[in-house]
Amino acid sequence: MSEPQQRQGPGSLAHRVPDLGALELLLAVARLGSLGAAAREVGITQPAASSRIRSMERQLGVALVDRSPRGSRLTDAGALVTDWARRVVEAAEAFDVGAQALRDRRDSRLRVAASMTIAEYLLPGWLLALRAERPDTAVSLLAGNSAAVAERLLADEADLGFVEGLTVPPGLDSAVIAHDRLIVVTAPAHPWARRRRPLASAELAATPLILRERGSGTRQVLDAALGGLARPLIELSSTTAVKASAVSGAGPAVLSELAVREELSLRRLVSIPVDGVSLARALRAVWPTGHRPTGPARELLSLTRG
Amino acid sequence: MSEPQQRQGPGSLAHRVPDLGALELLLAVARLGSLGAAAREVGITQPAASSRIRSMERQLGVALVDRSPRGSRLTDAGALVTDWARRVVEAAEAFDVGAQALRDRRDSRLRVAASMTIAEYLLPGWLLALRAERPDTAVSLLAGNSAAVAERLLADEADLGFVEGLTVPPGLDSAVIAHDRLIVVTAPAHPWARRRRPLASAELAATPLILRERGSGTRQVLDAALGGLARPLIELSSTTAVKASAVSGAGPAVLSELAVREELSLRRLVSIPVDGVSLARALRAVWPTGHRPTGPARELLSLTRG
DNA sequence: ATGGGGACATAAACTGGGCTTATGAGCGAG
DNA sequence: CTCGCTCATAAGCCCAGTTTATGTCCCCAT
Repeated sequence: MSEPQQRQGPGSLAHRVPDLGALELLLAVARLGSLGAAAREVGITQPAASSRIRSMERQLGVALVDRSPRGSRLTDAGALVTDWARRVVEAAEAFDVGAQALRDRRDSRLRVAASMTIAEYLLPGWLLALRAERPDTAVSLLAGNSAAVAERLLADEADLGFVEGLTVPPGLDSAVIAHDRLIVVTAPAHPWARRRRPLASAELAATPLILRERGSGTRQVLDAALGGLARPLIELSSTTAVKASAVSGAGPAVLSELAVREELSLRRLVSIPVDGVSLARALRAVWPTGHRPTGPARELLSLTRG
Repeated sequence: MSEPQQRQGPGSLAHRVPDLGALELLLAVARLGSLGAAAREVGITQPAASSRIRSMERQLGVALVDRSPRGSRLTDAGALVTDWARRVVEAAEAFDVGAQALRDRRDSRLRVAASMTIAEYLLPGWLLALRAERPDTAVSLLAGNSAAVAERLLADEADLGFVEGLTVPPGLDSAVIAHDRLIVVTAPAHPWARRRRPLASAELAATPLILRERGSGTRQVLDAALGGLARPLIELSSTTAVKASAVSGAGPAVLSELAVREELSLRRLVSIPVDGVSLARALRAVWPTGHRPTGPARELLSLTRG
């Protein structure tokens, strides 16, 4: 029942992958074409950079950099490694901006309240984009369900909110910024994965499903679409738990397409088309009626439409 | 001209983001519900895990874990942080599997040759999927252009190849596994970003563009679509350089949609619709004529269709 | 030709974060 | 009431990564 374990022991991921500092250094070398210049940029000395790159090459077993007396260029393998490294660093940047927003509860210029799904999957990207344009805006983030978001906004404890769901809480104005769809997914081995015809909605309603708990946003939408009929096989309290359960083959699950994009592209899960039910839901920015967002809030709002 | 630099000094990403080992530990705590159990899983002692989580909380300024005498559960903030951490770890896994394939030139059960774009953006995901099903398959990767891929296959130095482009090299059989589209992108500030009507192909052909060098796969497709007319503003030798140049506002660029997915979703770049040119190209798996892939190669091939 | 200045490499010494072992203190179940 | 699980604390060790101080190579300008 546990995830597929790669060889453990003294060889977990952290031992096979260079640390973030080394990856950042590699990106700097790629961009600047010199170990010394890269060293200066990341704030260490040239010998430190030299040794760090060298030990990264030893660790990976691949030459990354062609040294010459007048600079360093990436090898072919180095260019590829650097591109993969860039992904890791970008994920770390998203982590960073999110964590920072979580910390700065107080004295922030922009206080955001968002539903879980949005906070998880979309907000870090938006905050990165915001930081690119307004680097000095301190942002704070509070994640909760729609009611909690509304409460914060109305108590003037947040400047801008984001919710998903069918209705807008009373007292708030809103703008639709994107659409999300719930989809039915199973492990690739599940019989449904081999169907040629879409599932009928009645069939979906009749089958026990892996679901979020009653009261969650996704469950509400599903119940509404099926007329309150969804039958739970298991009820779990986090998106992650539902995904893990579905991947391990426990049964079909219903989840936001945002949450399973990764799993779908790796074919850990497959999407099952369904006929005759509309599982779309709008993602909305919300704010207290009348108080149109201004300043940083307006800026962030404009970044989210696209 | 350099990327937007966040505050440097003693505060680069590596200082603000916990290292991979700590993130893995956090995921283990989330999954197992106990510091001690998580410690055992990642191969350290319980006090080490305790101290590591504690210092991560200090670093982030957020309580992540609720400790109790009978286990540990994530706080709300901790759940969010854990989800963001999972992204970082997944990117690191892709890095790992790619780097491993790059290293194991010799004695591999499956030797793959792939074009740069595919190796960069798609292959790590496929290799992760393959490892999930056949954990013991040693894979080696060689990245190069279509001609190099064909050469390796025909010299029996590779078992399976992946190429993008308009034609299949002679002597190879192929199967289309996906489609890719070249798209025109600019920085959001560029006048084209405000157009309401799609660009005419003649207009595209008349405008100097940021392009890959002549001979690259993407350049070939573009030249063919425009009738050999593409006018370079700058010619650069890597996708990354083209992206960086476009983001900094140097002008419009033409790139694979795979390469700019991230930039588009962060609105660092915007896509410009174009009328009357087909910039689609097929991504193909290839192998020597007659030698249908078997064993691990067949397995990998089946994972890529979808 | 010759010296200067850039690049990277090497060597030795320091530092600190993270590890282990050993122990203590809550809480629940048998 | 004691065993077994949890997590916390304390003390000591160790090594990875750092800095400072050199050395070597190559190009270019004088």
